Amino acid sequence: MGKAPCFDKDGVKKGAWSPEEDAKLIQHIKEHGHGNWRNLPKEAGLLRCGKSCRLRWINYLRPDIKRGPFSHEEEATIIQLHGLLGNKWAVIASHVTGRTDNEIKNFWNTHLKRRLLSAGSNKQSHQSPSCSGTSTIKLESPSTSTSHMVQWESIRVEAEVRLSMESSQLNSSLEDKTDSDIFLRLWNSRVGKSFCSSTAREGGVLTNAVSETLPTELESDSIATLQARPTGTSTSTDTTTQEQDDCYRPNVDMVPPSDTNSSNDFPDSFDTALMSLLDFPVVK
DNA sequence: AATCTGACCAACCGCGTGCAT
DNA sequence: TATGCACGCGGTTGGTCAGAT
Repeated sequence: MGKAPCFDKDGVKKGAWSPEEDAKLIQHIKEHGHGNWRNLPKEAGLLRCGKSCRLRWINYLRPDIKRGPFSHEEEATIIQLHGLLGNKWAVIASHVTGRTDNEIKNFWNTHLKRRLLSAGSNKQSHQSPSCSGTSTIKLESPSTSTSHMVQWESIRVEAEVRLSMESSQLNSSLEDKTDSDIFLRLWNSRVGKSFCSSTAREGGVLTNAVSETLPTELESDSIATLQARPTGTSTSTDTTTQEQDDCYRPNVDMVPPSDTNSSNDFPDSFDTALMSLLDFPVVK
């Protein structure tokens, strides 16, 4: 698959990579590291531009790349993070072990986005969505889901604005955090509060939406991690220091999702909001 | 069997950012 | 401060494949 090989006017090869080229690149990086990408093709004996080499390595040849279909946990993580971060594929990829930004972007565009859209249109035509074997996403009424999408987008924009305004204040305390963690912190702080309060002002859209749209039964352990815990009435034994906000104050340290379920340990408000957008059933 | 069509995904392109000079 | 370079990111393209007609 991929594009057929061709050469541009500078004699730089373009298009699909051959196994021989892959082997050369891997061998060179194993021995010397990638160093300067621009110089690498010459040093490795490749008729490629450095950019192409870098992309090939990052998206395909890197030894820690995980191939194969996305797991439901990975899907859930991507949906969650995309809802929070938007098209920040690199940041999302950093929380999905072994997946590249390109792969996640493709997966989103070809699978998840379409699934979301089709799920919405299914609802619009009053078809009862069925979960016959494959993972599907149900939304509440299109108008409600659209409303939530707008809310999500506005919150994300707000987060970005606040980030720029507050970055100097946060720098000292967040020096060791990644960009995505900063987003999460913002989300979990004023932005989260703002979101919660705004939804409360609007008549508890989220809470109502969740109560109206939550499945009547949990379909798996995985989805249980996505389900909204009772907002403000958490009986969880591991969240003993919840602040007295409407919004849950979580452990903000995100960890890669591969080994544990903690990737789904988003704040209650986040889970609640997410579940207002998505009922994300995971196949048993 | 031939053709059409849509899905998939590797790869390319353009732009923004950070850093060195 | 201004400039150029290298890199990374996100959007887009286009080749291949599989299913439908």
